[in-house]
Amino acid sequence: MAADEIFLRVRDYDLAATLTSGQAFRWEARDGAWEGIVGRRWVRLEPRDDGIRARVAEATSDWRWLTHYLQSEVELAAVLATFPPDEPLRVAVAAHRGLRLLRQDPWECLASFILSSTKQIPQIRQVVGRLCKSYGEPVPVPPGQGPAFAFPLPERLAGTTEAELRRCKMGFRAPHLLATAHAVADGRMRLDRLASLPLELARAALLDLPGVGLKIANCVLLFAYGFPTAFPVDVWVARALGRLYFPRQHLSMARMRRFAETHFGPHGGYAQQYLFHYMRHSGRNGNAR
DNA sequence: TACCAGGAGAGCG
DNA sequence: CGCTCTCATGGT
Repeated sequence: MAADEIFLRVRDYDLAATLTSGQAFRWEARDGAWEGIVGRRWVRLEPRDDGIRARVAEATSDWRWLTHYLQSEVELAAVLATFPPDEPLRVAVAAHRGLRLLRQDPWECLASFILSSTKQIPQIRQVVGRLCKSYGEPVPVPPGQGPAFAFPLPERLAGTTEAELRRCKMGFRAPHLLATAHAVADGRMRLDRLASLPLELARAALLDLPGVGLKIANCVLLFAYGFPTAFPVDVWVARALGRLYFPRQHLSMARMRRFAETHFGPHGGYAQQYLFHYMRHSGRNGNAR
């Protein structure tokens, strides 16, 4: 039976931490809930003690798209149990227990992270917002809501120009996004096929795209394809690894990556997300906002 | 003003 | 491999 709302019973799900931890860039807090777009659906998520209440604009009977996106059926305790028993990670997990990894659409994730390089999260949100408003298809919203837009399809962006994309304030990232949109729209890059490849091959395919280096490739592998050991190292994670694991030493990015690959185990990607979020919100050096 | 941001890519030793 | 520089732009 179709309904416009559902209750997802789930423990240990911190919506605020999950939706603001730099994985996805389109969620906005409103009246104690979170509003965003998943695929072509407007969604409102309301945190409850024993789960999440979700509401959509148009009634549906199939909610797998949402549980898949939220990964709400992942047993978090089993993931945390694989972490190495070191103090820094224990503290980071304790600070935001309930932080989860989402499972996002590969194209939206890839395009968003191409726009992320050397930008702060609030700015990434602004650029992505402008891109969706300019080129995304409008999606149905509940009465009284302002207009909302899906993430633009690669074909749509491939039909624009670098100058047009630059109006979204993406700067030097515009040609990278445009070229990648062409590669996906042409079929030269088949994002759907990466899911069945081994990690290294999927990563190599992503690294062929302009504007995609190791960090962004790992973000897409982790946040969209769910490769559990993909471990993005940005300035915050590098800071966390340096401060927490190698105090008063200097490690190159390459050495940090090598350490991370072997140290954090089969769910290193999850560990990375806890370290990232902890570092951005722990007073001493978490001046992020 | 100077510095920084969920970096990439090119040039160079 | 590993270092340095540039790219664009808004925030502090």
